Amino acid sequence: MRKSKQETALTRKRIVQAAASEFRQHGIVATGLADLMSAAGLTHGGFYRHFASKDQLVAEASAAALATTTEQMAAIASRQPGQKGIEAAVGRYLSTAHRDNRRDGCALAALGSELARADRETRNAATAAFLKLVDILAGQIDAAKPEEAKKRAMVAVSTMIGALTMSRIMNDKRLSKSLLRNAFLDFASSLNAFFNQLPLASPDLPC
Amino acid sequence: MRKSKQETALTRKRIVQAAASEFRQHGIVATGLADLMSAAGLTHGGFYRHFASKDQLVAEASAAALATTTEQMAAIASRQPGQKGIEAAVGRYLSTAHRDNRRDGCALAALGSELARADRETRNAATAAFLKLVDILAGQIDAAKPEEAKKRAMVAVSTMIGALTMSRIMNDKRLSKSLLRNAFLDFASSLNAFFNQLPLASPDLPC
DNA sequence: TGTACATCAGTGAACGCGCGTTCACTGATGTAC
DNA sequence: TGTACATCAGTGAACGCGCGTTCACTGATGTAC
Repeated sequence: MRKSKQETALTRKRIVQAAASEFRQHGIVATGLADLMSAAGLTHGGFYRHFASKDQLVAEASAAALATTTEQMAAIASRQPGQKGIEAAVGRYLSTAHRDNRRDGCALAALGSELARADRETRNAATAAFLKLVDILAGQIDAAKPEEAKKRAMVAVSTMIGALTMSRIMNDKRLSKSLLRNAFLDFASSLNAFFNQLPLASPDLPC
Repeated sequence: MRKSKQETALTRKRIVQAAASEFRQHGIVATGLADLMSAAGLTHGGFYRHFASKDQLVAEASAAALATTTEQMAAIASRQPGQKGIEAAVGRYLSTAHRDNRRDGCALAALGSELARADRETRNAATAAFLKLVDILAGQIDAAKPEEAKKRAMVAVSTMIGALTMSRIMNDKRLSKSLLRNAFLDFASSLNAFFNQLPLASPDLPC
């Protein structure tokens, strides 16, 4: 039953993609290897021909899921120049369609609190994806101060992740939708001030 | 070995508090009943004298954890009037001390993505706590439009949850700290505009 | 108030089950001559 | 190019383990008279 090198590589990708979906749908700890191997059309015994451990798959699947999200966001943003493109990307992120499709959505929102307990490699992948999203937003603004734009974008991406997470917790669909809408409107209405003017004030610092 | 009613009630509270801490520290799915019963100084067999299922404990422990957070935030905010009190509460939430103390911190950040998969009662408790935090922020501002203040506060609390979650994912402590600081400064610098002026603009709506 | 009995909080063993991981086996693929 | 053999992807059974839950048992508490 040995498979060709080409087929083996495809099988491996299939497992990673299945894991990326299953983890986002059901959570990392709650998803068993047997579940996701059968989601990839295989039996669980073959898992260790491709990966050394579940943790290794978690890292690869998280990275793969996050790459999809950053690529989609970059594609949407680049479809229109400057502010319009950014609004389109953020609007997509904060949509009810994204909220209702955990399987294919942003892993930072779908797995956030579990990623905080994951191993070093997984957390590095998550951090890199966060910074990629920040650069997508900040990079499309010709701000006078790019450092300032980046700071603003870090906060904006945090808002997106927090709002999407909370919108999925809420049982009340109307409340959930209004949270997404408020987050988007807040972002859109302050976008100009966000990136073009206003230096950060410095009141009592935390930490 | 029967215990008095008073002692039984105390034991029950002890289990709920131990669960509230253990869940926030290690996650809901990853925490076993035997773990948290021994954290409460008991053996696992006695669990079902107090609760019908793990899910019931999850709901009660989540509500208890969230109540502690909302009470602390309300207390800090009310110590100083208006904007100053709110800044103190948000500064505390976005502190490295909070980031490094998952056990006693906000469950919306510690368990966010797991809460989105929890049962109805747990999610209702989480939603109520979110709205409580929103009211704490919005309620201490004498805005011309309280509805507008509430919308702004919903976004602010989402930012807090997202930023705290991301700060815990990051391996780089400097980056983690700067994210918390940026989120706080952004909030503080826009607090006036946030609650007192600016109606929401309406560009392309998401959803 | 004192006695007799029912209740039940907590213990520790046991239930079936699914977990991550290992392994003997199969047979097609890859490689060496 | 053809043959002989080593490799190894995938299967399915099995490993020990910890999970949530159940249960017989103990003995102090609560209750009824």
